[in-house]
Amino acid sequence: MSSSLSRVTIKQVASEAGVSTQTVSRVINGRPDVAPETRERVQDVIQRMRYQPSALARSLIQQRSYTLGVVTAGLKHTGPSRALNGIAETAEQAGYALLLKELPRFDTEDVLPIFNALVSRHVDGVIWAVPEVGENRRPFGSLPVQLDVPMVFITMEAREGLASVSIDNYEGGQLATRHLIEQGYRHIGHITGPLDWWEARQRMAAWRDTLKAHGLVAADHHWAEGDWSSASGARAAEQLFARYPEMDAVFVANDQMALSVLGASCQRGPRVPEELGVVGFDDIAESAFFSPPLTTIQQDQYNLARITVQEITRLIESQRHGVEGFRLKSIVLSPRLVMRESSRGPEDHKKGGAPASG
Amino acid sequence: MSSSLSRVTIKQVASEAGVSTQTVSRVINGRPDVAPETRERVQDVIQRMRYQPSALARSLIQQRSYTLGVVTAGLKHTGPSRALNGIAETAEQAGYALLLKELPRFDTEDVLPIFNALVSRHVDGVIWAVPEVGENRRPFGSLPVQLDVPMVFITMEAREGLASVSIDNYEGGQLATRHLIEQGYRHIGHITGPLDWWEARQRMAAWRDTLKAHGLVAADHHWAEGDWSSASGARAAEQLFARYPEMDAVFVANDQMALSVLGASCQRGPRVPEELGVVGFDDIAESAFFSPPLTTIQQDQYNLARITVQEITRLIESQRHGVEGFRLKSIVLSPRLVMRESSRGPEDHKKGGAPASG
DNA sequence: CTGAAAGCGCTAACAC
DNA sequence: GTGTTAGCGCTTTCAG
Repeated sequence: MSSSLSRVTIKQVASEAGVSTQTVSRVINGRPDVAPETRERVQDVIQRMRYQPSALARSLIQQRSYTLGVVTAGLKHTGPSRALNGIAETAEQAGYALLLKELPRFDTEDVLPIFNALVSRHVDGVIWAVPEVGENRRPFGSLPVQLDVPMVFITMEAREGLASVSIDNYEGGQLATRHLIEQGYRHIGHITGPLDWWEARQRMAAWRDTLKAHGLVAADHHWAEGDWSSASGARAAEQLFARYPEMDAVFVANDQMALSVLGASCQRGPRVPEELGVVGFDDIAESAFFSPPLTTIQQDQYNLARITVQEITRLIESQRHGVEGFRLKSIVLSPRLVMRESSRGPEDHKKGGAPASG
Repeated sequence: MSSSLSRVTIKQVASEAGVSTQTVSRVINGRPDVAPETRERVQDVIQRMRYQPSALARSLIQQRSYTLGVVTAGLKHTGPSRALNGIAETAEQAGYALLLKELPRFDTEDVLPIFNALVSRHVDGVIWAVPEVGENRRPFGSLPVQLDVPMVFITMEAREGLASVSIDNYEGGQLATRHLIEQGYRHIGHITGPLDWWEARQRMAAWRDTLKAHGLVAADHHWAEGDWSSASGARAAEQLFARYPEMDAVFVANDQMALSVLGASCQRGPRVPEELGVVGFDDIAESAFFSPPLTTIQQDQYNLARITVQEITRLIESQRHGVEGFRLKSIVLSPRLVMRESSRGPEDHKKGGAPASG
């Protein structure tokens, strides 16, 4: 193992090729003002010595790193990892490298160290891909984080002065609830996500509002709180069955929790969808293969990621060009309903309609 | 918005505090040789100006970035995202930032650009967290990638001269197959992963060998190939039911595919586990809530990530201290069986045993 | 205890 | 076309 700990520098290349470092710099940057034969000679040396320019040195002098900071939390969860997936692919295409930081908990409020770690590495922009939980957006209100690095948030309530890209969870909740109503269900319960999550609260509010708008009841014993896990879904379902016996459908705030509701139906409990309509949220890969296949609300995390990267690059360019008046937009994307077997209710049977396949 | 595009430099702090940059440097690095009152004055200025040292400049001069390059592929899949999750957490604790690159495809062989992007940013080490698929390890054999950056691979066949940390997929396949045999099943089929994946081949080889070692048959029409997706699992299951009617159990190479085998049983098809024993692989979060709950092989991706980071830091230190003789180890971890309902076979009933819960 | 000088690897701005 | 000078923000070395 040849431990050539030191990297090949532009200086070495220059002296080997018998030119100045300037000329080498011109060659590696594809500048036109180099004599063809000089260029060729330099390129030969570069190849031979396996010279690789230092992005670090470049970043330092150009005040630009072509690196984006990405902050996530709970990467093992579906949402965050799908979002990161999209960000990684899109950023790559846009010519950016990614500096990744993971928060220890979703509701971490002590974000300054994280932020500084990114800023000290001269990231050109930051994507804050942590869902809004508890008070974890507070640090961005005014005080602590104040550095002038372009920043875009994913998944949060729109706020003046902060750029964000979110999926409309309220609309998703409406879609789900309205769909169950249209399918002929009349006693619709709800299993929520953890209510310190903004997304969970949005979905729940939509459930409540939609029922009321249709003259149906959304009482306090018609919902139960889960924590996104299948286990919590099973517990919540049991609670609901006990306190809301008339329940003939349930809107579950994510697919993993919905799975346990279906699971119950397969062996014991009410049959889905005849006795119990079920709609989930997320459209995870497995949902189409649950028994019965799960109707759910699809979030296009990939598109969300794409738009986020687009926004951050836009902000970066604006800042570079000294544009002062750019607006910090809050972009909101619409989810869509994917109908499968689990919500094929009385109304649908009457009409003899067949479910669409996702 | 105050567009202070330029960052606060050590020079500015120095002049503001009326000392040399040297002294400021000593303060921020916690060196002892600074007069208490000087230190305090400097620290005040640092706070007031919100000075943040540039990690970039430091990396340049110290020839060390405290940054690890991580290469992944298919982040939307369970395995890769769980591994990344573990790497992120462990690296953070070890004081490293992460530079993330995602390959466009699992079997990408053109890895030099990726590698160079990392090296040019002076990463101290690289974790290659891409599963071994097709010939995607070829570039590391000898030629293209030759730079002296410590590197650890995840999930691959042990190779001389490369450091790796893997889970023993062959052992996992043995555990699964042997378990089904012990449960009294005698006609055990197999749904494989895509066979250009090393892991899939390992699991399959173990299935075949274990059956033979027990005097059972592993014929060519006793297995079918999937692509890890639930949809492919459903297709493979149908094929197997058709060509291997006596089949009374099946070892499925991952949980997502196993899900569709269970799904079939819930509504139509053989009942699990009475008529068909099923064992999966991975132990995804949902498995315990399938109907019936799925027996599966658990890979401790988190531990794997932990050990990987440990190895890479070990290599980095060795290289720094000029240790030449360090061995590049191939570390192999054992998976474990998590028994649930789906494999509670004839033998188990005879003994009246209850399944353990995962 | 503190400061001055040199330089990490590169590029911008100017000479020639 | 090409080289020289300066400097990005910091630390190392060596004076004092």
